[in-house]
Amino acid sequence: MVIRELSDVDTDRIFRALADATRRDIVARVTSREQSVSELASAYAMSFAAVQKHVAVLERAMLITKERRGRQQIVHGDPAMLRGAAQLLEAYEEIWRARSQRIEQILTEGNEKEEGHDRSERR
Amino acid sequence: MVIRELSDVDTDRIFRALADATRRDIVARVTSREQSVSELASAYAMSFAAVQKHVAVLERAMLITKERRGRQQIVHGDPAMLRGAAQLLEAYEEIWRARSQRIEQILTEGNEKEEGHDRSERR
DNA sequence: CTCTCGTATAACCATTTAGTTGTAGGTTAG
DNA sequence: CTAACCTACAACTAAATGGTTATACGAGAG
Repeated sequence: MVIRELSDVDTDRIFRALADATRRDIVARVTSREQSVSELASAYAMSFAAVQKHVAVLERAMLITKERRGRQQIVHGDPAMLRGAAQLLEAYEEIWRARSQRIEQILTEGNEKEEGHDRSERR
Repeated sequence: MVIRELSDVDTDRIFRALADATRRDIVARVTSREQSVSELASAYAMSFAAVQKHVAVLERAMLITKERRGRQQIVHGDPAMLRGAAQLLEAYEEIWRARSQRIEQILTEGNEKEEGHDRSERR
């Protein structure tokens, strides 16, 4: 559905677009209720142009779409693409999980090496 | 487990770390089989230092861990964190999906701004 | 001990990003 | 028509990114 093959470049764009709290917030907002660019802009402590750029980044990553309505541009989220992004990560996770099992198997046959170190760094 | 609250900064780091094909490949590789940094470096057409930096970015995003073994540093993926990242996107997608439904509901009850743009369900 | 290997880090460079202000164009309101 | 509004875009700046080469340092090998 809509997402078939995602190129590396597309994937880069999607992840990069999501790597900004303002943009994630924009996506959340417009998925909640479609809003014009200026409505969005008024919600953030930055210039209109900055918000407009963020919207452009999201649009380029295909995470939102714009629709011209009168003199304003209405922004709404693209659920299909969002789902696609989620699936993309799920797919990664699954591949990695499968490989982890193989590792485990290899370890249990040729082992002397302990695996369970606790990782929980945080700042 | 392991992933409870992910701050905005953490989320930024995770998405940004994944927004690079080389880094995604590194994560895939080390989840497949743990490898030293120099082993990894030999797999890419770039300098050792560049690869080492990519590894550092992934480590900072908590997507991989390093373990010193003799004079080499063994890199392996952190399945829990990867799963956490996947869940993060799933969570977004779910929120957005729920909100889409609300929109739909609102539209069907309080509408008068209906000008026939095709908003809504068909994903 | 000395040499080499694996890693880390520093200094540098080019490109991109995230923000700014300013300007221009199109659309609606009066 | 004119004024106000919404959007887009250009030009600029500061900071971050992704790469380079060179250097330093710890740990094993001989």
